[in-house]
Amino acid sequence: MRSDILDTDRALQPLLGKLRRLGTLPDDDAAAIAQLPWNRKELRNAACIVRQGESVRCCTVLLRGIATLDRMTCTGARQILGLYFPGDLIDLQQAFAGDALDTIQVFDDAIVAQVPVAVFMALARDRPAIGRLLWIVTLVDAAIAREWTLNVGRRDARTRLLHFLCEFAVRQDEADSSDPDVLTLPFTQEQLGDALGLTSVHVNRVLQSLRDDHTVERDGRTIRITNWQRLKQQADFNEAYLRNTNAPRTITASNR
Amino acid sequence: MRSDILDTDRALQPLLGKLRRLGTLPDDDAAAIAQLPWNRKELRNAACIVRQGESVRCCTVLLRGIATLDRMTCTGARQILGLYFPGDLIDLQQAFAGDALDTIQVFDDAIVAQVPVAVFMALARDRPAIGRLLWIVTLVDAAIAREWTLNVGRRDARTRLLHFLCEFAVRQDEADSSDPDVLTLPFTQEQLGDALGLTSVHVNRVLQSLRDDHTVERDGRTIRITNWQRLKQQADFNEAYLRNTNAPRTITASNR
DNA sequence: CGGTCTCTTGAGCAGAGTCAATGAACGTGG
DNA sequence: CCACGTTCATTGACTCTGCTCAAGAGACCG
Repeated sequence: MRSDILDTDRALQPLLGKLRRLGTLPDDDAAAIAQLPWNRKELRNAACIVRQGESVRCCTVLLRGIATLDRMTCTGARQILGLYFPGDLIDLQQAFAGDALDTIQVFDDAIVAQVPVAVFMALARDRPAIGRLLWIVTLVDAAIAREWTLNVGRRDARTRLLHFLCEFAVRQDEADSSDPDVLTLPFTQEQLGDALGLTSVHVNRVLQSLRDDHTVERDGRTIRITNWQRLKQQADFNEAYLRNTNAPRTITASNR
Repeated sequence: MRSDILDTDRALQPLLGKLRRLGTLPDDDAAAIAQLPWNRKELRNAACIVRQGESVRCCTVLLRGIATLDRMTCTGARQILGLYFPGDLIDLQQAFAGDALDTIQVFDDAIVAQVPVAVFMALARDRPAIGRLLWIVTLVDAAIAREWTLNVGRRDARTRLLHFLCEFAVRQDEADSSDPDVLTLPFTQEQLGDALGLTSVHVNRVLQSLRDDHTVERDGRTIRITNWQRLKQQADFNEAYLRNTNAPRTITASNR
């Protein structure tokens, strides 16, 4: 993806791609989405898109970069509750509710498109195919959140981390099909801990044991997956929860 | 609620009530829901509504009883991922996907209404207000799942259990407004553990310490809340995530 | 060159798990 | 009505995964 297309009609392509992976999107509906009025917004240096408690008047599509959704306990512990990639709608819940329950924050730099809530909702209302796909998006979001609960609730630290890497790999690959076996994680070890319900110290130790195991090759925040099948098995990972199984399947790499 | 109304036109009232709590439901749309063709199904003795891997052809509305959604890890550990009360649509995800990712199971005895998926989807498509409300239902489901992730990931066993009790109390009360301060939990301590990512032994110990504390009064599976405000505070519980904040608020009890 | 952030490592601790045994409650068939 | 099996709750003793606290080492940046 080159920078120049981000200002053209094709800027919302990542969203269209995502919707098409989840179901059938008629051409006229796709065109209607592409013609939505939107504001480009560049975010730098881990800026917040939405802060807990703020009111929200726009629906945000992530065009480039990665974002997280998180919430805190009263004791100040932070838990990352979701991960967003280009093409993802990152604040549907907040947009509907009007007030944000959670904070949404990008990593490093990111680019988003913001569409007024009312315009977006009118589109979903007037075009049943779009309404249906957005509903499916939300159903998949919920399925992902449940898988995270399972991950945090019942898997040990090692499996939990591997499972997270698998989800990251699959979603990263869907959003941006470069080399699917090389992951550049934007997370610090503390942030990984916040996503996994672990401390940064323990994340560090688990990462080291993974390197010692040769389960993954790691160099700083870059991780190379050497054996995807074995990784999936060790991670107890089944990507079914990331998909709408009724949607047409797109096969990316034959070894996956 | 008496048994005899379960066979009449008013049987789907719990669903209508739930939708009205989340937004505006025009009368003609409500009538269309009430006129949906549905099959009554009685479930006995912890029967499964949907089993992991099965295909699903009906949308299920829980009319009476309580249901859980759970998934298992490859090591056989079980995690309860969701809780359903009368009025809840309990298998939207499964219905869309066609194949069930999870198992949905009732406690003891329950009664459900089953609507063919195609009929249900047509209703959502043809009536934007209903489509919108169902979307909101799903958004709230996702928000609940995220709160569970936070609960399991970052709260200690005591707070986690209290938080679960709070959610149970509020949702139970919404679905069936009897005495909001008395909860009859249908769960064994093992099932509570499965919902909280704990072992039954530890749940037992935490429950005992709560009784010793006088945080709650407990007699078998019946729990009496003596001080809701204090409980909420200790549980780090804020019910905002259970609601669509744009919807009209219904106040139940003044002390809540 | 000092400051900040992140990663790394060690030592000790504790919350929660495991294993195992006992009791209480309940249903069922004889 | 009793004997038996089953399911749940309870308790103790012991273990261990993952946390806390603390300090040092790189890396980067102004």
